[in-house]
Amino acid sequence: MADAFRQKFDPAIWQVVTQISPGSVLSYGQVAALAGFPRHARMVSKAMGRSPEALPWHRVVSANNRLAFDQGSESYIEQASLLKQEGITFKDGRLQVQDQTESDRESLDRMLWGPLKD
DNA sequence: CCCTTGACTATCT
DNA sequence: GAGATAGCCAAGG
Repeated sequence: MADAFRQKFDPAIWQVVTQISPGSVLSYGQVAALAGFPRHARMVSKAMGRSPEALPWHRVVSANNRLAFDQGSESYIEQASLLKQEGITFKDGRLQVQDQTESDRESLDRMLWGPLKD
Protein backbone atom coordinates (compact mmCIF):
# COMPACT_ATOMS: atom_id res chain seq x y z
CA MET A 1 0.00 0.00 0.00
CA ALA A 2 0.90 3.63 -0.29
CA ASP A 3 0.71 4.16 3.45
CA ALA A 4 3.49 1.74 4.23
CA PHE A 5 5.73 4.75 4.56
CA ARG A 6 3.26 6.84 6.52
CA GLN A 7 2.71 4.11 9.02
CA LYS A 8 6.25 4.53 10.22
CA PHE A 9 6.79 8.15 9.34
CA ASP A 10 3.70 9.81 10.80
CA PRO A 11 3.96 8.50 14.38
CA ALA A 12 7.65 9.34 14.44
CA ILE A 13 6.91 12.90 13.39
CA TRP A 14 4.07 13.37 15.85
CA GLN A 15 6.29 12.08 18.61
CA VAL A 16 8.94 14.69 17.92
CA VAL A 17 6.55 17.60 17.42
CA THR A 18 4.81 16.81 20.67
CA GLN A 19 8.14 17.10 22.46
CA ILE A 20 8.92 20.64 21.34
CA SER A 21 8.78 22.74 24.47
CA PRO A 22 6.60 25.88 24.55
CA GLY A 23 8.34 29.02 23.46
CA SER A 24 10.82 27.19 21.24
CA VAL A 25 10.70 25.98 17.68
CA LEU A 26 12.24 23.44 15.33
CA SER A 27 12.53 23.54 11.56
CA TYR A 28 10.80 21.02 9.33
CA GLY A 29 14.15 19.53 8.52
CA GLN A 30 15.12 19.17 12.17
CA VAL A 31 11.85 17.48 13.02
CA ALA A 32 12.29 15.04 10.17
CA ALA A 33 15.88 14.31 11.11
CA LEU A 34 15.09 13.84 14.80
CA ALA A 35 12.29 11.48 13.82
CA GLY A 36 14.85 9.45 11.93
CA PHE A 37 13.99 10.60 8.40
CA PRO A 38 16.63 12.99 7.08
CA ARG A 39 15.73 14.91 3.92
CA HIS A 40 12.01 14.48 4.51
CA ALA A 41 11.29 18.05 5.55
CA ARG A 42 8.57 18.32 2.94
CA MET A 43 6.73 15.36 4.36
CA VAL A 44 6.53 16.80 7.86
CA SER A 45 3.67 19.16 7.17
CA LYS A 46 1.60 16.39 5.65
CA ALA A 47 2.25 14.08 8.56
CA MET A 48 1.13 16.76 11.01
CA GLY A 49 -2.02 17.29 9.06
CA ARG A 50 -2.81 13.62 9.40
CA SER A 51 -2.41 13.58 13.17
CA PRO A 52 -5.51 12.38 15.01
CA GLU A 53 -4.39 14.38 18.04
CA ALA A 54 -3.91 18.12 18.33
CA LEU A 55 -0.25 18.91 17.88
CA PRO A 56 1.74 22.08 18.67
CA TRP A 57 2.20 22.42 14.90
CA HIS A 58 2.88 26.13 15.27
CA ARG A 59 6.25 25.31 16.83
CA VAL A 60 7.47 23.99 13.49
CA VAL A 61 8.85 26.72 11.24
CA SER A 62 11.09 27.10 8.21
CA ALA A 63 14.86 26.77 8.51
CA ASN A 64 15.30 30.49 7.83
CA ASN A 65 13.39 31.40 10.99
CA ARG A 66 10.32 32.44 9.04
CA LEU A 67 6.89 30.88 8.93
CA ALA A 68 6.27 28.58 5.99
CA PHE A 69 3.03 30.38 5.08
CA ASP A 70 2.67 33.57 3.11
CA GLN A 71 2.45 36.62 5.31
CA GLY A 72 -1.14 37.76 5.60
CA SER A 73 -2.61 34.32 4.97
CA GLU A 74 -5.03 32.85 7.48
CA SER A 75 -2.58 30.19 8.56
CA TYR A 76 0.26 32.65 8.92
CA ILE A 77 -1.78 34.85 11.19
CA GLU A 78 -2.93 31.93 13.27
CA GLN A 79 0.54 30.48 13.70
CA ALA A 80 2.05 33.85 14.49
CA SER A 81 -0.68 34.40 17.05
CA LEU A 82 -0.05 31.08 18.77
CA LEU A 83 3.68 31.70 18.86
CA LYS A 84 3.24 35.16 20.31
CA GLN A 85 1.15 33.61 23.03
CA GLU A 86 4.23 31.60 23.94
CA GLY A 87 6.38 34.67 24.15
CA ILE A 88 7.92 34.50 20.70
CA THR A 89 8.16 37.84 18.93
CA PHE A 90 8.58 38.79 15.30
CA LYS A 91 10.99 41.22 13.73
CA ASP A 92 9.63 42.19 10.34
CA GLY A 93 8.36 38.75 9.53
CA ARG A 94 11.49 37.22 11.02
CA LEU A 95 11.10 34.90 13.98
CA GLN A 96 12.99 36.30 16.97
CA VAL A 97 13.96 33.18 18.88
CA GLN A 98 17.09 33.03 20.95
CA ASP A 99 19.03 29.86 20.40
CA GLN A 100 16.56 28.02 22.50
CA THR A 101 16.32 25.74 19.54
CA GLU A 102 19.71 24.32 20.36
CA SER A 103 19.05 23.39 23.97
CA ASP A 104 15.74 22.01 22.82
CA ARG A 105 17.41 19.80 20.26
CA GLU A 106 19.82 18.48 22.83
CA SER A 107 17.15 17.52 25.30
CA LEU A 108 15.30 15.78 22.50
CA ASP A 109 18.41 13.84 21.62
CA ARG A 110 18.72 12.57 25.17
CA MET A 111 15.05 11.83 25.45
CA LEU A 112 14.87 9.85 22.25
CA TRP A 113 18.27 8.27 22.10
CA GLY A 114 19.48 8.41 25.66
CA PRO A 115 22.54 10.23 27.07
CA LEU A 116 25.40 10.40 24.68
CA LYS A 117 28.90 9.49 25.76
CA ASP A 118 31.77 11.80 25.00
C1' DC B 1 5.48 5.49 -16.20
C1' DC B 2 5.82 10.55 -16.62
C1' DC B 3 4.68 14.93 -14.63
C1' DT B 4 3.32 18.04 -11.12
C1' DT B 5 2.91 19.51 -6.27
C1' DG B 6 4.28 20.97 -1.91
C1' DA B 7 3.37 24.12 5.63
C1' DC B 8 11.38 22.35 2.57
C1' DT B 9 16.61 23.60 2.15
C1' DA B 10 21.14 24.88 0.72
C1' DT B 11 23.72 27.53 -2.39
C1' DC B 12 24.80 31.04 -5.78
C1' DT B 13 23.97 35.60 -8.04
C1' DG C 1 18.33 40.66 1.34
C1' DA C 2 15.73 39.20 -2.70
C1' DG C 3 15.60 35.84 -6.77
C1' DA C 4 16.78 31.99 -9.23
C1' DT C 5 18.31 27.23 -9.26
C1' DA C 6 18.82 22.88 -8.04
C1' DG C 7 18.30 19.00 -4.88
C1' DC C 8 15.03 16.52 -2.18
C1' DC C 9 11.02 12.74 -1.94
C1' DA C 10 6.31 10.92 -1.19
C1' DA C 11 1.66 11.45 -3.33
C1' DG C 12 -1.68 11.97 -6.61
C1' DG C 13 -3.30 12.54 -11.56
